[in-house]
Amino acid sequence: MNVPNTPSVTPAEGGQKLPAHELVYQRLRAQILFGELAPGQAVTIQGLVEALDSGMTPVREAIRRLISDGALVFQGNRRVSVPELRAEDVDELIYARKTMECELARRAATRIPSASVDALEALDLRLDTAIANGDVAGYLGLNYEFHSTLNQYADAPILADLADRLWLRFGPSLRVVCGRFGTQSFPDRHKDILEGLRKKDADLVSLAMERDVLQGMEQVRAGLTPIN
Amino acid sequence: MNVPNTPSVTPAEGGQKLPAHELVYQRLRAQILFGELAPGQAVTIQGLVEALDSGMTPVREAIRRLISDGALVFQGNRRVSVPELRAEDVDELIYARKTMECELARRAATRIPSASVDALEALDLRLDTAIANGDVAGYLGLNYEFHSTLNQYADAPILADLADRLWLRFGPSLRVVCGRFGTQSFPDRHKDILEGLRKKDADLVSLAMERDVLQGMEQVRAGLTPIN
DNA sequence: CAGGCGAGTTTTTGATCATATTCTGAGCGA
DNA sequence: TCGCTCAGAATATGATCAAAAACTCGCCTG
Repeated sequence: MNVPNTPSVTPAEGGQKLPAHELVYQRLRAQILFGELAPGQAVTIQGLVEALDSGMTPVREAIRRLISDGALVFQGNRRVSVPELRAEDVDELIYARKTMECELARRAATRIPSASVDALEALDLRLDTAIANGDVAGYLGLNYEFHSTLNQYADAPILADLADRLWLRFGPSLRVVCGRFGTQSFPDRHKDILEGLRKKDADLVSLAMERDVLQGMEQVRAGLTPIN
Repeated sequence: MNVPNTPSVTPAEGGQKLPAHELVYQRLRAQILFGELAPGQAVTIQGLVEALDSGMTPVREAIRRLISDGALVFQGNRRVSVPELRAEDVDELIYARKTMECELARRAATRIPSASVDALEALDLRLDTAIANGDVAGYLGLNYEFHSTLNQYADAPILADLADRLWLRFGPSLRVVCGRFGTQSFPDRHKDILEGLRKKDADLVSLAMERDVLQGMEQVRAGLTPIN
């Protein structure tokens, strides 16, 4: 079994190499990111144990990580739930996303190979299709993938990882908006980003990213639960 | 926690309602932040169970959170250890800290009340004392407190929290530097920051912060294990 | 007499622990 | 040097205890 001194790259085997808590984390993360959980919804350990057919310990650890990410909130009591954003939270998120993602995009502009810009553009075309079809899940997934991929090309993994995790905080709320108003109302701001990347114009990319962030978060704000 | 048969060994629990995993997390976090753990040092669950006199589950959860924070690293096997920074990690951290902390400082410049600047200055005086006395633990704690407090005044808790957690990644390495070269070599850059805060000059504060970050991280870089 | 309020009880859920199982790495012998 | 075995540590399960929410039911009030 043990091949000596062979730093073999495991060829992407989808087996159970991952520990259970990692699997639970990734599944829960995807559910939150793509809006399968509603804002305000209670998240119980035992409910997840049954839903994911896992043990209690892996679920606990996954929940702790997600709380640390801000993807779930600890309700003071022992209750955990999906966050319900308020107006000031959206302001916060706009500020944080602008600070990090604009800087990352600026940096990516000078580093991304043109072939990768092509790949991003292909991704964006699929995104357009999803929007045209009203495919909410596809829209959410591709939109995240577009930004996440772009962040990777900044060649700054620490900051890119932090920026990625920010998306967990508004995934559920964004899904609510899409479900309520559909995807038609999203003009695609990614074209400007792609143009800036091609020109290797960092300022242009940063500006386009700022507008994209603002537009996305204003959508979230528009879908906030009207405070009673 | 153990009410029955609790000998006098029990550490003064003054109305502590925090759950065990939270306590373990905070203790571990402090140990990492202030360099009580050495870079590269192995962190075992059972070791912490004995050291902190806690159960296994709380220790597991605390370790998971710290891994998520980047304060500990998962070695691919089941091993966990304190990170050993490499040159490129320091570059990463410089970039991430500059992006976040400069922006936070800029924002704090327009929002911090002057009374709070006084408090920060008092803090900085204690910091000078610690440096003069070669008090490494005091230096690390007060330096962190200075920056963390300043970040709070940006009134942007999400970004400030992310910036704070970045410090966990270089706490152990910074401690090594201090232990090796002492604290004498740290000219205090905080005075410029304080001056900018008084003038409410965001550009000045941002520039001073950038220099402070650079200086601190160059210290870390200088103390990297000379593997090469 | 109907409706609401609240104390006490039930039940759900979280926190912790003890334990079984699995995996890793090292030591040992051929 | 290679393969096997073993000790030890991590992973994961289920049980147990405690706490909080939900529910019940009787009482009080309008």
